[in-house]
Amino acid sequence: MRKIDLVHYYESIAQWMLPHLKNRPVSLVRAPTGITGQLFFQKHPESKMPAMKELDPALWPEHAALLAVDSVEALVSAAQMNVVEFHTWNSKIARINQPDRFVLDLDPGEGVTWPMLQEAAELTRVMLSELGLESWLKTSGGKGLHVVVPITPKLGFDEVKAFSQAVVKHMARVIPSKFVAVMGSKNRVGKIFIDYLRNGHGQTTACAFSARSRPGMGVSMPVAWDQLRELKGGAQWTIATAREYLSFQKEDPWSGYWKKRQAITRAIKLLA
DNA sequence: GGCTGCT
DNA sequence: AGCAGCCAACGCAGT
DNA sequence: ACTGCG
Ligand SMILES: [Mn+2]
Ligand SMILES: [Mn+2]
Repeated sequence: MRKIDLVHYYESIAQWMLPHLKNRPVSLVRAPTGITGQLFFQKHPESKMPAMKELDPALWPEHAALLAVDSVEALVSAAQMNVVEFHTWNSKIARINQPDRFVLDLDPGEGVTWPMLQEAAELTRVMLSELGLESWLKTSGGKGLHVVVPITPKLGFDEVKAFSQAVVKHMARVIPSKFVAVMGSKNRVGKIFIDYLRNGHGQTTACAFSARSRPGMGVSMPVAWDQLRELKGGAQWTIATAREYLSFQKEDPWSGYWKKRQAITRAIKLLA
């Protein structure tokens, strides 16, 4: 895959991706010698990234300024600077310490089949639904799936993260054959780790429409829940195929996500 | 890939 | 002008 | 104190 293919990909999907990047700090995964070479992670601006926005350093005291991408130009110029992946915070600049969503990142352990992951995602949706929370699904662009839960920004990162951990612990307790709540790959074999650790302050998850720096260059694609059973994998869409797929989509499968207002306060009590 | 400093 | 070397995050979880 | 992790 050539750099120009990546640049063209981001240019072509910018209209869909920019709403997901808007007003959020972003971290970058860069691949100056290609995705088979050494990658590095970048959180702070460097002198020559003209179109990218440098955020107020006060957003994260004791650290250098964070970055944001708020235009097609910034997205394309980043790709020209070998940025492959864009990872976003779960809060927006206006309420930087109050996340407006949390993510359950379904990470399959060794030996987990795709149908098992599909079933796990459906179980996650049902669990959240029983807690009164509506969620949205996207492919990760890698091996797994991301379940995203928008919330009204009110509680802090520690509380939201603790709640997300409680959800995962509950699922691992009810269905221990399928889920684990701890990260280590050791007892993850044949099971799915639901990574709640993405929900801490300053933590990030691959943004919707971000490419991934893996062979094949999958992309994170938002889908409707009723597409889950026909999905073929976490990297079903790639930088080579996403544009054509999107050209046939009439409706945003996440149209409800943008307007959703829901709180986790009741769900916290239900789980306690 | 951009920047700095050395030759 | 050309080139070599260096740089580009961070904190939590678990042991 | 140390490593693995994303
Ligand atoms: Mn994942
Ligand atoms: Mn993960």
